[in-house]
Amino acid sequence: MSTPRENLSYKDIKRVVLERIQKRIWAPDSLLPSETELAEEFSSTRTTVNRALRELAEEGFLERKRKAGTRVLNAPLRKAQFTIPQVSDEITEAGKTYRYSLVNRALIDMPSWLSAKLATKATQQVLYIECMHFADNAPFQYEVRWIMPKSVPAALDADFREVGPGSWLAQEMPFTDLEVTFTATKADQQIAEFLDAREGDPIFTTQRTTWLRAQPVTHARLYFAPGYKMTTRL
Amino acid sequence: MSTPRENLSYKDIKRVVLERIQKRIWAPDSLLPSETELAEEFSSTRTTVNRALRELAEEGFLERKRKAGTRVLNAPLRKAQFTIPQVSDEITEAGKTYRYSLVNRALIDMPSWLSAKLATKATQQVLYIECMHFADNAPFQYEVRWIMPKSVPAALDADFREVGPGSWLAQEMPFTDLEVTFTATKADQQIAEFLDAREGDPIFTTQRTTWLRAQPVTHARLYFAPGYKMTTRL
DNA sequence: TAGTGGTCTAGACCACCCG
DNA sequence: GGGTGGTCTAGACCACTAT
Repeated sequence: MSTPRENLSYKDIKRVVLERIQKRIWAPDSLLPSETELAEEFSSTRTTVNRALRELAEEGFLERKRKAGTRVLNAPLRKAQFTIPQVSDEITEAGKTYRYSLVNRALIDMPSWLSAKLATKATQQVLYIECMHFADNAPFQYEVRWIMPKSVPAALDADFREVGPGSWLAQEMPFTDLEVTFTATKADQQIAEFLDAREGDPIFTTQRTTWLRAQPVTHARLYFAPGYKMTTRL
Repeated sequence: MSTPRENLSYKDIKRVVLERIQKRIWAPDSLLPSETELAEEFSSTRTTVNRALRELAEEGFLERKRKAGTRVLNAPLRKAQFTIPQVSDEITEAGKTYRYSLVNRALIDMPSWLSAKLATKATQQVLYIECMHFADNAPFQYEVRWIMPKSVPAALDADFREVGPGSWLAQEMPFTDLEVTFTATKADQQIAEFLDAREGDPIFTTQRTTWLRAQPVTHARLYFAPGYKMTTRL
């Protein structure tokens, strides 16, 4: 005999459904009752049940198809969500003092690898920037960035001596698409010097490319000091 | 004069609102009209507008507070979502052939670093597993894993000769909490041999720990062959 | 073609919280 | 206190797709 309470919210329903999945009452690959049936069981409405199931599907527990119904995923495609932070925020939130320093700023011909990567003509110049981010005066991140003046003409007037290109762009330039890549790279002599590391040290590296409606805006390579960890919990 | 179409879906509304944010029609930190007003403008209902704004808030563009209203975030906290894949899926979806191989399986005393990490008593034994994942017969990932028999007694009866512990656990063992960490590490001699790499090569490394309601289930270290990239686009 | 989820409407009550 | 978003209800039509 179940004890059906009244006035279940969509959150309550999510919790109950998740429990049944985890207790294998609804086993992997099995089919859940239809929204209409569940609405009846919970003495709720289909709208409410729909929201609960929709969110559980977004979170990777369920697969939903019209006509086929709602199925428990066998190997839950758990999804980890990272907020893409500003370096300065990341450092400040760790309780450390943030300091920024510009290393290099130049207008250069677009490297061919970059025009290939961005699928643009190489016959233009790009704004090239190198800078450092420190946490409590220790090197935290070495940033190398290319900005497309065609997309961001205002960048040509910014000197980036006080404000990092990351925060500047976040304030000034909206973007619609973002690609992020994480790799492990080897510190070359230059990177090692900037990060107080030894040549050959493994360096956690992030690459970010952003577009504004198919038009490339910027490409950045972020080299983190040895020991950096990116963590997420869910 | 605007051209208000009829029958806008919540997706249409999301698109329009996002455009206005990106075109600075609604500038950072500014307040949007209330749901009721927007519903009127789009000749829609508050329910539909609510869903559009709610999702934009989840995606990090807006901040919503009762009474205070809906505000455009100045530095959009873009969120990247990674699906945590099964190695086998990752390889198969890249169009390559997956092969699994068990390297080592033993019942050992729990290392003290592990009991510290998991906040458990060290006076128990753990199942220790090493294995390899190949893509087209090339080393793809070297996996080292510790499984808590207290949480997963059935693991003691599995030999893991045919099925990897990752897929086995996904099938057999639900979990409620997951912590993922990404780092760059240096290949030691053992790792280098398993991954066909050279000693000292930078290795992209993932650590995963899972719990079932505060009870630790498993801890895994995944070492990827040199050149591995983790990419996400949004 | 029939059944399922996807979505919209119109209305309502409520919790929160700024002024 | 009053306005805002958060959520629920009851009903409807529609899109997709398995069979």
